[in-house]
Amino acid sequence: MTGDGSYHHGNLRAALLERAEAVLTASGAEGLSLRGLARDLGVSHAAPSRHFRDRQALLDALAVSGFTTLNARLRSAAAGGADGADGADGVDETAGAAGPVGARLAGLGRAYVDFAVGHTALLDLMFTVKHADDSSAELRELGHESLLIVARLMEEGQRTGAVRPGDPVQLAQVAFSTVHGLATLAVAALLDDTPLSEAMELALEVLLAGLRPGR
Amino acid sequence: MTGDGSYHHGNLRAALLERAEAVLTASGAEGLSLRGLARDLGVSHAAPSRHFRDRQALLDALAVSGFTTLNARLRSAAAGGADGADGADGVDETAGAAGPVGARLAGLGRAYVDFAVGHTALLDLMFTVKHADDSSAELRELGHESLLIVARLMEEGQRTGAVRPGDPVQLAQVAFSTVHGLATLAVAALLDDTPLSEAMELALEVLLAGLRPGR
DNA sequence: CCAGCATTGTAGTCAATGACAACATTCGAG
DNA sequence: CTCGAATGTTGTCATTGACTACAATGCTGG
Repeated sequence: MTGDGSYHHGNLRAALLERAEAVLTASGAEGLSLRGLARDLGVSHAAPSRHFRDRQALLDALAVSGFTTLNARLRSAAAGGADGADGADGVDETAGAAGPVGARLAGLGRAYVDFAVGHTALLDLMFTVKHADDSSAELRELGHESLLIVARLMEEGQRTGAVRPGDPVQLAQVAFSTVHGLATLAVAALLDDTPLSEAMELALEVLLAGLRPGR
Repeated sequence: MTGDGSYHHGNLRAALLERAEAVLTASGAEGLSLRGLARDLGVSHAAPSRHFRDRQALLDALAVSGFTTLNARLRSAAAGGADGADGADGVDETAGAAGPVGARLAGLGRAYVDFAVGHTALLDLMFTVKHADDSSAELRELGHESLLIVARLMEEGQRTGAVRPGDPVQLAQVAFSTVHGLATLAVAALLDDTPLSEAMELALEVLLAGLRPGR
């Protein structure tokens, strides 16, 4: 591994993905070129083709990778861990780990938005629909996993009486929509004066209120 | 402007935009090439550059156009009518009266989702953040207009007691997020078994319940 | 140990594209 | 009518994705 000048790079595929994510974050998907990556890594212009059939395959792989880390963070948040990405968030979580469903749902939402604003271009990739059919299936599967994490929390909320009855998956879709949409607004600079955290809190309050059982 | 009265060789700019939107719908933004458009319209490959500084400028113009028609539809829906063809609007109306606020908000949401699923690639463009700085300002302005349409309905709802107190703009952001997010899920094929209309109704119900005052 | 073969990387090439420059045509104003 | 500004055309260049042929590497079975 880490062969610097050797003929075989050793782990070109991983290196490509790593560099690609950096470029994606820095310059967006438009600015991502296979030849550019090859240059950055000091390999020939055709080397990437050994690992990614075409440019779209690389983008698909990035999206898959993005969903995987997103899901990991969501799982962590759903389990009650208040940590989003970095340890420093300054929010004092009085409730213990795995506290009330509402609080954990809120934590989930915050984790999602954290990820979204930290990886805007990647999130774009993840939800944009021009993926190859084969990887599209994988992406859908990973997306469903995200939703399932939320749905399980919904079920638990239903058991504890915090959430109205109904198909947990459908309720999860609603919750997911709210949070994802908010992230989109934030990234599009449409929140303006409203600090994202404030918008987030209001959204969560409205969402949780709407999810509560009626009367 | 007003080149519509006297065009020597044809109204290329408008033709480009029209064709571009068609291509965008059919093949996505990736498949949109200036030279391709030129070919389609039977002009030379450099002709488009007379009307759009570069490819991004064309995409920006498409996004602007998209927001404009979206806002028109939202206004129409907010006014309470499903059928378009409203006369001269623009003047602030003192008291809207076309059904209860909840129903009109629901109509607004449906109008949005209709537009979204009918123009997925365009919506992508509208909310993707790689626009030139100058048109970016225009796009943000148009986005704010969309939000304002919702916010006005929120204000009205607050007067009639259907909506909790609070900054109408922030409440509109929450509502917008929910609906936009749902459209995203639908386009990403993450709703699966759930018919979009059903997911929409549930989302609206949860949203409206969450927006109601009291607790 | 080593011979063959799959893997991985290289060099060369091609068509498509965006961008730009120089030139041509058409319109409109003075 | 003439001149200048739009508007469109031809020519050109660098970049890119994709493909092909070839070379170096490393692994595996005999």
